[in-house]
Amino acid sequence: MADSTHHPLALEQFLPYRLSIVSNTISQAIAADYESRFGLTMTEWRVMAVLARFPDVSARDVAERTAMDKVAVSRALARLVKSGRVNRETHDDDKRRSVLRLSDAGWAIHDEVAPQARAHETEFFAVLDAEERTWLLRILEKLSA
Amino acid sequence: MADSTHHPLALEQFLPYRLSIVSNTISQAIAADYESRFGLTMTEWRVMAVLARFPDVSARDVAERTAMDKVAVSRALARLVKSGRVNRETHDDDKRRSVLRLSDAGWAIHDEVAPQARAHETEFFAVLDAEERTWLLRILEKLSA
DNA sequence: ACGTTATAGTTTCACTTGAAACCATTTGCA
DNA sequence: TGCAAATGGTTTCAAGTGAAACTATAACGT
Repeated sequence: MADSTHHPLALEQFLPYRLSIVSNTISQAIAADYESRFGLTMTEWRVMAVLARFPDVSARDVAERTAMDKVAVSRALARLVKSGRVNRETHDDDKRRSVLRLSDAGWAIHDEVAPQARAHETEFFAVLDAEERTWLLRILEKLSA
Repeated sequence: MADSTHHPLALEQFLPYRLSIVSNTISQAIAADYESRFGLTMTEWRVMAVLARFPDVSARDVAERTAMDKVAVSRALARLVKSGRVNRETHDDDKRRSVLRLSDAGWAIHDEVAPQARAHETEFFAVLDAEERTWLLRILEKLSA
């Protein structure tokens, strides 16, 4: 049954596969950094990054902005609040909602991790020249739609 | 403590993040297909794809070619052998090694899934024009190195 | 006002996962 | 030859995950 009637998939040329390898390699390299230094999971870091840019949003807003599901966000927040990196209050007009923001300790971590993350980004994409980077941005834009 | 001394990370413009969103969206859309139709996980499908192209390799070889860790491969293979989709024998000259290949049932599934996967690939990247696709290939090539 | 429906968030349950420990076999080398 | 180190593969254990159920609050329609 091993003959010319089959047409095996060439995984190593399959675009979605290659994309996922590249993407995971880069994400994991960055995550390894703040995981070892601050014990932050990728989920937690993403939540913190959102709270840095958009203080006082709710957990739902965080989930929406990070494209993560609400269970993951809920658990990340539980850990972040417990470790004193995020302050959680209840919304005045809607007691279901939480109002989240980084604590001073959270900001301190953010201010260390963010530049590192940007440095990693620069480093990885340094293998591309200016023209390639422009195309990459445009391509990602299109694929996201 | 919320003032101009901070420089929040703009997640939505952060390249590694955008890359992972796009990549995961595409991979999951494809995986949803063969998961619902054949109960295959992504790991299992990748193992099958490798065995289609490279019959009689060992589990270790599969792990190397799929960039997955050996535990994941071991478990995927256990399920695939149990469900009769992969045949496993022991290597004659080295009894630690397995010799793996798709069964007839495995080939039948492969021959249905592979064209579907290719169709998905075509569909997703159809939003790109020829020039953009060329650049994407070149960029992925460089980033993989 | 009142009951139904929707929403924010948490918890539970069953399952997946990776790291480390483990077993069996083979290799390297004294 | 024989014994330590390396290798292929599986199992164990602790942690993480998503789906569905659940709690509490708010919004809506009558």
